[in-house]
Amino acid sequence: MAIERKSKQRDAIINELCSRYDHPTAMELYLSVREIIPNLSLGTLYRNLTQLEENNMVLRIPDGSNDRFDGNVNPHAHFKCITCGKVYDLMSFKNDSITFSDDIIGQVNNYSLMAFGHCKYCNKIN
Amino acid sequence: MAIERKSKQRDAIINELCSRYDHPTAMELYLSVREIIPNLSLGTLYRNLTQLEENNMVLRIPDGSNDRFDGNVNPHAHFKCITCGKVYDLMSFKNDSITFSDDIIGQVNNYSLMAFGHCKYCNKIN
DNA sequence: CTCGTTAACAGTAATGATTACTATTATTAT
DNA sequence: ATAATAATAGTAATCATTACTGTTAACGAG
Repeated sequence: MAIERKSKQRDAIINELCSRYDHPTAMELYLSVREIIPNLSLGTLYRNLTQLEENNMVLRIPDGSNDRFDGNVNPHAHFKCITCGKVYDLMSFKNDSITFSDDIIGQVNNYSLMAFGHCKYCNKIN
Repeated sequence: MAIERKSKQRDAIINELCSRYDHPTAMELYLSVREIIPNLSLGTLYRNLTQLEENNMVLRIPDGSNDRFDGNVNPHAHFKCITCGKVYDLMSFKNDSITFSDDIIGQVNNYSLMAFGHCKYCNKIN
């Protein structure tokens, strides 16, 4: 669904998301934006996150039933601490090289790589 | 939590999961195993999946609030069709080389790579 | 083999993130 | 200014997963 009109709520959501680097969950983001717009509705937050994702203005980081969100829309890898649950950037792009920071953040025990696209065998609109 | 006793239910779950390659969700797996153990409890399925994952006998493929499960515990990449929702194996390992099959399954539009481990900055037991 | 301990189970209730719904507000084109 | 309707606030509903409780069955000791 395309974005057709401006709204203070959406502006505040994007602004908050782009000014932090900790990959907040919907609820964490909600509590932050609430400090600027005290009567922000949780439904509004979710609707905007979905809409912004569809318009490539926000990146969704799948994380069970607690997805995280990132203002950096360039697809990049993440590291999740099994113990505390925090999510860090795993790779950084500088100049033309990719820097892995797994030895800085912590030991990587496991990973999950999921690619998204449209399959050939799909009988739905494709 | 360690597995201490055998159970017919757990055996049936593992057996079903290892005999198919379509990365079923908990519910899909539940319906299949039900055909063998008609009064299998959904709670039992979830408990066993978690336990089997902890004991590296089953791989959990994060997928929103509909995680998928795989009897192949060797970490490997997956491809999810945005249209139909099916999940395929993206990479296959043969001899010493990794074969990417994105051009066979479909076009990759985006990806999500999440690594798991223990971070340095974590103040919980580590 | 029988018994006792308790892991594992079936069935049901509770939880919690997300989505849907409805009446109201506010953006934007005319 | 006004009309059309996108976007919102607040609330209710949904749905996958987890927690709870009484019962069953695996298995080690006698």
